[in-house]
Amino acid sequence: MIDDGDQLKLQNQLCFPLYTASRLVTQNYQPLLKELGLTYPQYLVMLVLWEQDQVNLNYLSEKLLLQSNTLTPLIQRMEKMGLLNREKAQNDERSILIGLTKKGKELKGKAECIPAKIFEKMNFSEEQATELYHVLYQVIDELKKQNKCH
Amino acid sequence: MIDDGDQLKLQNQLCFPLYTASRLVTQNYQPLLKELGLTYPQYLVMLVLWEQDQVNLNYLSEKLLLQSNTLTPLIQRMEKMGLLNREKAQNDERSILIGLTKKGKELKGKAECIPAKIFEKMNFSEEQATELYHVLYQVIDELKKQNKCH
DNA sequence: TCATTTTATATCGCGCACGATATAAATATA
DNA sequence: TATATTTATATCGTGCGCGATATAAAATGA
Repeated sequence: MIDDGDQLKLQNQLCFPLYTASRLVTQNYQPLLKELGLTYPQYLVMLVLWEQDQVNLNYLSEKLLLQSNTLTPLIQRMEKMGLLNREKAQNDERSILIGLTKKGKELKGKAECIPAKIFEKMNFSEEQATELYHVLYQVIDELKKQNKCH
Repeated sequence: MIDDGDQLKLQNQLCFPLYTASRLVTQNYQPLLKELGLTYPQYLVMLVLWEQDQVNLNYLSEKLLLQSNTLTPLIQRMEKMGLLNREKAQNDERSILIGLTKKGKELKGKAECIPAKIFEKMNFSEEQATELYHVLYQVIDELKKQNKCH
């Protein structure tokens, strides 16, 4: 980080490159995700469900750090697309169980190639990726803590 | 980055922590920006204008890597808030010159304390911040290149 | 000079994010 | 067991982001 005395300069902000890198990376997923018919947040939901099927909304919420006001409409769209089903849990009528359809499960095959392609685009060494990964999770863990207490 | 064989696991994605860290950091700006009556993207626009007043939309677009379909409505809202003025450039009637109002200039004083407060919240060492900063700009520069050639 | 292309900005539509609030089911408490 | 509280999800409104497209002014060129 460059510090030339003026903390309010754009180039002295850490938040700006974080925000911009996130947007640009998402943009780079676009052509690949278009082939699957998914948006980027929908892709994240699929990643969770491919890993663990039949989970409730709260599970998705904790994994992705997104709330029901974001997830509910998102999941409803994906249900309309035929990728997943939503049904009330038997033991708790408040809880919504989300499960992949055949179509949703089959989409995983098409997605297998995506991570490698993205990594190639980023033009990163393994070390740089690992470094970025750990620093980002440090930020996330720190800020999650802060959101909790208070 | 953890590699346990399944590239499609959420924990093996670099994109997810990037997306999440960006959202969480933005959320941490919220209470501070609320006092200024600004959203986070509006704050970024103000950072640019506090640094260089009287610029056209294209200048903002290049600095923030946002396009007119995002910036135009954003700037129009800020004009309604009385923070800036928009007028056609004399030498080029297509170009929109954006300049801070008195109110917009005065807001800088209130914002001076924000970067330090955020940095404190993040609980980062100078080295970690610098490291993250440079890696993020590396991502940005790489992906900017890719968007250009094609 | 007049048609063509390029450039700068704007408009439209849709899908997030998220603060605020609502609803209904489950749990805790008096 | 009736009431209060908590929990899980949903709804509403607003402001981004961004793909696609439109518009008008400027630059190019035949």
